[in-house]
Amino acid sequence: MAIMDSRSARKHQAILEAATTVFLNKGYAGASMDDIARLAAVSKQTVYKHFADKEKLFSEIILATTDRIDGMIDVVTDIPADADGLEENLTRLARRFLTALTQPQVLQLRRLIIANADAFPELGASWYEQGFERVLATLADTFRRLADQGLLRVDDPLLAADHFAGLLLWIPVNKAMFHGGARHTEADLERWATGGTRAFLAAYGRPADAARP
Amino acid sequence: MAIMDSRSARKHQAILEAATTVFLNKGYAGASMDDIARLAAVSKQTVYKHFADKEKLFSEIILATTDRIDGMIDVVTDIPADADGLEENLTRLARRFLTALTQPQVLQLRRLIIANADAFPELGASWYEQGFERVLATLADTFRRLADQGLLRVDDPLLAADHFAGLLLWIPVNKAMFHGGARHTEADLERWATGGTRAFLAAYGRPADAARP
DNA sequence: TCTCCGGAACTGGACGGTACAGTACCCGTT
DNA sequence: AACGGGTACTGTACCGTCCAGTTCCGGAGA
Repeated sequence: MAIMDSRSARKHQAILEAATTVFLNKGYAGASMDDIARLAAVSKQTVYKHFADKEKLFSEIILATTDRIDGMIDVVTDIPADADGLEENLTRLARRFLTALTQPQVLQLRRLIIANADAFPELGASWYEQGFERVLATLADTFRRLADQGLLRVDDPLLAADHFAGLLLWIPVNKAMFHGGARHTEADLERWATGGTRAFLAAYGRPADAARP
Repeated sequence: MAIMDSRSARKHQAILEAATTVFLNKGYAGASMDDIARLAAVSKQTVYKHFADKEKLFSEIILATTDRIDGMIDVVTDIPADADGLEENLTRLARRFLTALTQPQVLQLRRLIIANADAFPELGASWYEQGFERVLATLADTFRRLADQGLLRVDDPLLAADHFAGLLLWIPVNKAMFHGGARHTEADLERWATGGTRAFLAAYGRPADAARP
């Protein structure tokens, strides 16, 4: 991550950023190398100096995005082991999860990878493992910790993490996948967060917590 | 649904089928009208006699697939109101749900629609409503019925249906979306079906059923 | 019921126009 | 002089159209 200020490095960065936005907005097939060069304020030749061909450029960009997942990892790890505030804490986690995964950029990235999973199988697979499964594994660790402290009843922590994510995300993510650029309201997110967390605790919380008011 | 055997109708059908496979396998941009005509054993001119242009052909094909959802609707409706066999019945429903939605063709169709949701917004939206939401609404009705009979504790039937689907499908569908053509084993499906159903009943079942063994 | 015929539908190929990935060559700055 | 960067080009693919010739369908007549 050394910041090189050489002209070459600056152009390299500009190309990466331009390519990212163009690919996200137009898809792999729809993005032209001319578009990318134009947006990067760079000649096409320069693009080809830095990246062998379109496929290489695409791969590089997609794989670069897995770095940004680290923030999500932290969010998932930092759950206070506070018996009284468990529902509150999980709901906060759910809110962060939801807002993070319904960012337009994240959704566009998802669509981009899914759309080209046939053409770039190893790309989709590695993104799934390094992005998706990593977060779920971390969440599973957190749940195991909470279970050890008697706050949850969890046999299979990974399955519990899958269920937590599924309860929260299935509807909003699907809705966003099928609808072009439509965004959800704040109220919708709140409903999903509280509803999903409540259901999760009903299933995996201690019996006392599972009782409904 | 009248079966017209006129030559025109036969060609029409051949074009529809050829276009479906080509679009599913190559995506919208990757599919060429020449490919479609060749596979349909029809001249390109004939294709354009039947369909104004590529977009029209694409829309028609995608929308035609919503008909096939009717079978899924039936599956969701036919849940016996049998107190003792509730978990067994729901697990059977879960299995059918999972096998139906992990069919390669269904997954390819999902990818195709998602990939082109930007270019064809109304197409993705209407498919979501007529395919996705219709099934969930029916499932919600079923859950309401079961709740009225005292078999489930459900405040918001639609949310419960969303949660049922999310518990079951989030992981397998995502895995399939990101991995090109990989298929799941029978054992995986069984695990997801039983695990998801158990969690659902823990959250929404009667207290007696919610207790774990 | 069988034959034949007019016209609609289809064929195959070619083509204009366009878009785009990748390359060859030239220029200006240092 | 050397080299990073830009312009202009090549070759290809594909959408949509056109045309001249052929095939098929359905109905009229024997």
